Amino acid sequence: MAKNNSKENTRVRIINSAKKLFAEQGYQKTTIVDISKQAGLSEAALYEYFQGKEDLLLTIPDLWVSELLQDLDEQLFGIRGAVNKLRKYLWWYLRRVEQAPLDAKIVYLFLKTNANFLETEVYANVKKLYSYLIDIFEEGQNTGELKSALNPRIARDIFIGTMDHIITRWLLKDMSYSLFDNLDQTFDLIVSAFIPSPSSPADHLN
Amino acid sequence: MAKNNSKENTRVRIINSAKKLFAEQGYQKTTIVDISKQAGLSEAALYEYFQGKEDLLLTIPDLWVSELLQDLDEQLFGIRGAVNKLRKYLWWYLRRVEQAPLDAKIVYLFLKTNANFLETEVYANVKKLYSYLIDIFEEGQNTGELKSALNPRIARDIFIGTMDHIITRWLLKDMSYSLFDNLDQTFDLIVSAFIPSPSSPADHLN
DNA sequence: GATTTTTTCCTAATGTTATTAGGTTATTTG
DNA sequence: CAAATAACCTAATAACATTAGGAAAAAATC
Repeated sequence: MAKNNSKENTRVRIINSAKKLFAEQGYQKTTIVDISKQAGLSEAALYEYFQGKEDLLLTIPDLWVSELLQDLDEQLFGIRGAVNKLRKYLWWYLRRVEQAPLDAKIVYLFLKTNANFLETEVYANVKKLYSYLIDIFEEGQNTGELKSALNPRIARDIFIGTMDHIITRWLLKDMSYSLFDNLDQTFDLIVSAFIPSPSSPADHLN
Repeated sequence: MAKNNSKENTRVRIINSAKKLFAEQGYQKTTIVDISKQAGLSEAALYEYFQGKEDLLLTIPDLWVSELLQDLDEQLFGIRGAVNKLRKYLWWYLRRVEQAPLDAKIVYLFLKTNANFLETEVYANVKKLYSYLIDIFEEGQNTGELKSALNPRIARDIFIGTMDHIITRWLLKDMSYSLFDNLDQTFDLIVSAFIPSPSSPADHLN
């Protein structure tokens, strides 16, 4: 246990050092020497823990994203109605991004450009995170809360697209303002596309 | 003129070689040797034309994006109505992406991760491209075609966010399907958030 | 048309950085 | 305590980007 712990500690120390440096200076400009110095060991020692720089990059957000996935169930538990769930989803996700901007920066700015991203565990988990929305949309259709003609995949594209856009801009602008500015307005506008129009309240009976 | 031409030719040859290789293998995995070999000259000669690898990356989409900006005016000329303009904007942009996937890949996947992106000419032009939408939304509000309470910036975020999401996925999936699948449905759904709801047709009189 | 100047390009360094070899110190296990 | 293993280190090696210094080709000047 003690052995395992110290090995795990070093691993975590390396990950945190790399995370900080990648997010601060970018992937390319960060060297292995930088990372190992920050973590307090030699370059060679680092290679005992990771196969190389790229492996390090791909490993960093692993933990974060799988935590997110686990948390999502909890967060939506007990919330009634598709619109309320969508709202919770958006606020919850943005708060998680706000709380872990380094992880978010790596996922959004560096990972997507990597040729191996699609084969990553992270990618698989992000997809699961997104597919949750499909379930919410289908639920909303069944209860009549959302348009019966809504295509869930398209609705998801709009929801995720807008969300990712907001996050990416925030990260590029160095998190210099609040992610939650105007979020109410944005959410209401998106949702207005999903709910049945007032003139046809019997939409779900069609 | 002949002198200028041959120099310009070499420059273009280098750009095209780099574009192809960056898009194929990624920025990091492409070496200067690769590029210069493909372009048919020595590494050192390449440095007569570009300051280095990063300069090359930042220069590549310059021409493409400024062409886009010029073309946009032409394309929207004579189209009546905000919704029709939005529609034309979306179809036009996606076609341009489809026609120049290498440029698009570099802008969407590699440029954003670059620390100097925000200081780029490309970034300035992309912003102009996006700000066009603001004008369209305001026009639509003035004519009553769009909701009077619409926040143009938020509408833009939704429009661009969805569009970029569609494009990014297409690029990551190696352009293996048509960008225009389901586009009608997607467009109609987005627009349904922007137009006044049928029950309050006098929206613009408020 | 020969000479000078400029342009374009090349071979051969140089310097930075990722990665590996081979061995030392510390820790655990019997 | 001795043997085995883990954790780490210094010192190569190798891949690349970039630069030095100059040759060949083209253009300009006389």
